[in-house]
Amino acid sequence: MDYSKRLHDLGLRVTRQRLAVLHFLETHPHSPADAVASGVRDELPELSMQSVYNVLNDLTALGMLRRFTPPGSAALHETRVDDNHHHAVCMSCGRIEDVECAVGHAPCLSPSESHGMDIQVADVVYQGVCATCREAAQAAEAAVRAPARGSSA
Amino acid sequence: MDYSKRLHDLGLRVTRQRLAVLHFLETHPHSPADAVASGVRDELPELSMQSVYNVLNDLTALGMLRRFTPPGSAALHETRVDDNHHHAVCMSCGRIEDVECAVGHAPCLSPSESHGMDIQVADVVYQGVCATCREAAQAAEAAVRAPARGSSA
DNA sequence: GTTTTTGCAAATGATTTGCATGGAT
DNA sequence: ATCCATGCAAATCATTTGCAAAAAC
Repeated sequence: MDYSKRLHDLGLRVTRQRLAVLHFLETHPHSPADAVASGVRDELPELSMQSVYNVLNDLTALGMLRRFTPPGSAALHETRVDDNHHHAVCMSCGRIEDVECAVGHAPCLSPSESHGMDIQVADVVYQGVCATCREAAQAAEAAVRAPARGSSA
Repeated sequence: MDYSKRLHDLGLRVTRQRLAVLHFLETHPHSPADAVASGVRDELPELSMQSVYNVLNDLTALGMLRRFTPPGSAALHETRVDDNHHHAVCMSCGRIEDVECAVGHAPCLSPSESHGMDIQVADVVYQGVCATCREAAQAAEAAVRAPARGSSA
């Protein structure tokens, strides 16, 4: 919450841009850089794209932000930095939901065979179809299959 | 193995380029597009970058290839398309290993809380440090801590 | 006052798009 | 012979880099 203090503690200067990016991401998790830019510009119109990248990169490197990249998408950012959550992306509408870690404590951090690697982070992106899209698809399919009564040509 | 047949069965024409890309990826899994291009050009010098992208995109879309994107990397491709394997990326040297699915059958396909999403695919990238890099780091650290005997300035 | 961070401009890298030729069926 | 796939060129998108001005310590 007290981002100023945390920035300070990390040895970073407390700038409007950094605070604005952090506050924006708090209310808009899973945002790509350009969305962060346009969002933050509501209150900081002069904000440059490059500063957005600077801030996102610096804060991600220091662990104040987490970044993940769904297939085919630009990198997304969020303020939740706790390890045990991942993401579910709707393949139809692109909606993204946080997913608490799969099974038990930290299952995805414990691959069965790690080839001697010391696993530190697991980046997990689930892809599927969200309820909204699934219902829409079912409705569409039903309309095709039974166009007899009610449904029109 | 019989890529010609599988291409045919999928309704795709059997071209040198497609076969060459498939064969290359069989022996060079986890390859980005540019590596595929230069690799395949050994036998097919006229191959264009765009054809590589075409082939990779088409075959990925039809399920003959799988694509995944480690953080900060270009998209990588492989011929293993079975669901239950993921990837471990060394944060130090970039080495990539296949990892059989984490716990039990298909754990990462069963998030505890899926927000109503119908999960179909889990893209899991483990990040860590491979044995080689870890040993190198330990050796380097040891050399720093005990530079007394043998080790030089 | 000094150093970091910002903002601007240009560059880079990965990937996509549009269209004419060449190759597969 | 037909239609799909390739190859070429140019375009786009996300992101990085270099440097002078502005802001934070």
